[in-house]
Amino acid sequence: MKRKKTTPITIKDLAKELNLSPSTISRALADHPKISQATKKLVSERAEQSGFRLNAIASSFRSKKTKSIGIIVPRIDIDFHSRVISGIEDCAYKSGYHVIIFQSKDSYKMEKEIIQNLQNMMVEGMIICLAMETKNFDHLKKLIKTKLPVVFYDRTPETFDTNKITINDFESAFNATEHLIKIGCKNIVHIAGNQSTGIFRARLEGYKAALKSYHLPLRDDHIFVTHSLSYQEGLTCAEKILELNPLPDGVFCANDYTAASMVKVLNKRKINVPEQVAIVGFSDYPIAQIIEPSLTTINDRAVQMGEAAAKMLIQHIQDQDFDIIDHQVITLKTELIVRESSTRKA
Amino acid sequence: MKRKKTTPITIKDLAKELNLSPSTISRALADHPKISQATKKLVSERAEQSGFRLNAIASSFRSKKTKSIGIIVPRIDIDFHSRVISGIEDCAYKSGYHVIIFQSKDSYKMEKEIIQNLQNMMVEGMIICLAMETKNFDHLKKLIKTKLPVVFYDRTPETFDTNKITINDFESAFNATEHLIKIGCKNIVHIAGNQSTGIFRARLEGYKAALKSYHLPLRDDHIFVTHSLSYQEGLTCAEKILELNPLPDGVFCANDYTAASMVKVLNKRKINVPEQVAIVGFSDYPIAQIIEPSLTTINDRAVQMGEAAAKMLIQHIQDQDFDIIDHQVITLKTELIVRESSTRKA
DNA sequence: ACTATTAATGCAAACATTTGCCCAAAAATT
DNA sequence: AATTTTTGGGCAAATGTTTGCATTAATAGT
Repeated sequence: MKRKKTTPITIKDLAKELNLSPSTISRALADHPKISQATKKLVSERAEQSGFRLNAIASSFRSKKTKSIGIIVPRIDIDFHSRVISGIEDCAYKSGYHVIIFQSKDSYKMEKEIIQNLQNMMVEGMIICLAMETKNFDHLKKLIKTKLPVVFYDRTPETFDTNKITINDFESAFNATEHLIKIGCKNIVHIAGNQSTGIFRARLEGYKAALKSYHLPLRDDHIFVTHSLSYQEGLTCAEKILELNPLPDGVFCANDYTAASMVKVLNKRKINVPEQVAIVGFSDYPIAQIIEPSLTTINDRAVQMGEAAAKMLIQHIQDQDFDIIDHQVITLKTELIVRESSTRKA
Repeated sequence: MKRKKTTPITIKDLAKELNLSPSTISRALADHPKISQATKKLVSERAEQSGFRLNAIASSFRSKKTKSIGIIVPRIDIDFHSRVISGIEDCAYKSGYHVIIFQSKDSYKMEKEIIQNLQNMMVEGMIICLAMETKNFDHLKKLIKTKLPVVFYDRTPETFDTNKITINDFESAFNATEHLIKIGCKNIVHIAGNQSTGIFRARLEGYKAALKSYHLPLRDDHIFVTHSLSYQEGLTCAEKILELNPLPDGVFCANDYTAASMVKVLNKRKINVPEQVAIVGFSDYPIAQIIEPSLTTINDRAVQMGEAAAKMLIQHIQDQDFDIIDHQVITLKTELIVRESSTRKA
C-alpha cells in the first residue's frame, strides 16, 4: 500500500482545461478587476469541482507575502498568554492571516533562536512577549532594524522605544492598593513578582506610591518578592506573612495565583477574609470568581491585549501610512473588579 | 522615511562571493555528505558573518517540505487545550517542526474552512480536536484520503477509524464514580457534558456502569446534562441538585468547572463537603487544588496527550514504515487524584 | 468610417532553492 | 603507467504562482 502522491492540480492544469492562460486563472482567482465576471465564474466553478487548491507556498514565494505572523510567548499554557493568543488569532484570522506560535520557555537562547527561524519563514510580522531571562536586547534591536513590523506585549523591552501594548501596571497597582486603603486597611503587604521584569517592578512601585500618597508607612518587610508568582510560592509567602506582628490587614498580590494561596492559608488558619485581612489579586484568572471568598482583582484585558497587538501589527504590515510611525504605544485601561475578598460588612 | 527593503542575501550571492556554485552552498548548509568539511566551514562562516538567512519559503517550495504542522482546536484559551498545544509545540520544536494554530470556535463551518487553508499551506500534517458542532465527517474523510497524516485528540470522529489519542473516558468516569461509592456514597448524581460529544457520552456511561456494577439504582433525575460545562451552567445545575429530595451524598462532574460551582453552592448553603456531599471533578484544572475544599479529580494528561499526538504525527510524516499502518489509536492512562472534596474523616 | 478608449486576456520573466546527473581531479588499485 | 574508484562540486532544470507589459477585441466618440 504505497502512499499515492497524487500530484495536485495546478493553475496551469486549470488553464489548459479552460483554454485560458495561467495569468488569467491567477487573476480570476484573486478577483482581479480586469477579469470579466463571466470568466471569473467559469474559473471558480471549474476550480471548485476539480478540487483545485492554490499552492500557498508557491504563491508566497512569488508574491513575498506569507500572510503569517509569528508569536513568541514564554508558555502557552498560562491563562494570561493563552487568552492573549486567542485574541491575536481571532483578529488575525479575520484579516486573512494565520499565526505561528512558539514558546520561549522564558529562555533567552530559545528566544533568539526562534526569532531567527521566524525570519527565515518570512513571517510578515511578529508579536512577542519577552522571556524572563532576556536582559540583553540586541537581537531585538537588530530585528527591528530589518523593518519587519514587531509588536511587544506585557513584558516589553525597556532600553529602547518600540511598538507595544501594555496595561498601566503602576496605575493598576496604585488603584488596587488605594482600594485596600479606602476600605480601611492601614497595614498592607505586597506579594511581588520577579523584579527583573518591568511590569512587576511597576506593580511594586504602584503599591509604594499609593502608601506614600496616603501617608502610610513603607516597610521593607512588607514586601515579599517571589520568583515566578506561582501558587506554591504564594503558599510559602503566606506563611511568612502570618508571622508578621502585627498581622497585616490587607494584602495586594501581583497575581491571582499568589492571592489564591493567601486566601487558602488564611482560611485554614481561620483568619477571616476580608474582615481581618482583605486581599486583592491581579489578572482576573478564572479562579478569582470561583475561590471562596471570591477575589477582588484587576482585569488585565488579556484578550483585548491580543486583539490590539494583532490589529496594530497588521496595520503596520499593510498600511503604507504607518511607515512614518517610528513606534506606537498603546496602554489599555484596566479595571478593578471588587469581589468578596475586599468587601467588608461594616 | 521610506521602508528600505534591503534585499536579503541569497544563496547565489554567497556562491558568487565564495566562487562556488549555488548547489554547493545549498548542500554545505544542509550538511550534505558530499561536501568537504573545509568548504562547509567556509560557507557557514561566511553565511554567519554576512547575515545570510535561508529563505524557508523558497526552500519549502522546491523541496515540498514545509516543516509545519497545523493544529485545530475549539479554543486556545481553555486550560485543557492550551496544555495540549503546549505539549505539541514542545515536541514538534524538538523535531524541527513549527505549529500553525487555528481556533474553530466549535463551528463546523470554520473547521471546514480551516482545513482547506491548512491544505493550501501545505502543512505536512494536522492535529485536530473536533468542533462541537461537527456531526458530519465527510470533510475529514476526504482529508484523510489525501494521505496527509492527521491525528485527532480528545474529540475524535466516531463513524470511522483513524489516528487518535484519547484517554479512556468511560473507565475514568467509572473509577471516579466507584471512588465515590467506596467512600460510602449511595446516592450519586452526575453533571454531564454535551451528549453530542462522544467523550461526554462515555463519561456518562462510565458513571452509569459504576452504579450498576455496585447495584445502586440508576435514576434519570440524577443526571444533569449541560451544554458546555461552564462554571455558570454548573451554578444552575447545583441549584437544581439542591432541590433533590433526599439530597444526594455524592456528585461526579464531567469537568472541574462544574465541580467548582458545585462546591461553591454547597459552601454557601453550609452543606459540608465532603461529609454531607462528596464531589469528584474531571481534568485537574488549576482551580482543583486551589478551591476549598480542594477537588478530587481525574488527571486527563493534557500535556502528554499533546506530546503523544505530535510524536505520532511526526512518525507518520517521516517514517516510511508507517505507510502500512492504516490507523493508530493510543489511549492514555488517567489518574484519580484524591483530594479533600472526597476525603471523609470517618 | 475612422480614431481613441476601454476592457479582457496572454506572454514570459522572475522568485530562491533543491536535486538528479554529470564531470574533473585526486587517490587508490592493478 | 594505466585503470578504476572515490571525492568534491558544478550544471541546469524544475517547482507554481504572480505581475509588468504587450496585445487584441470591443466599445465609444467624432
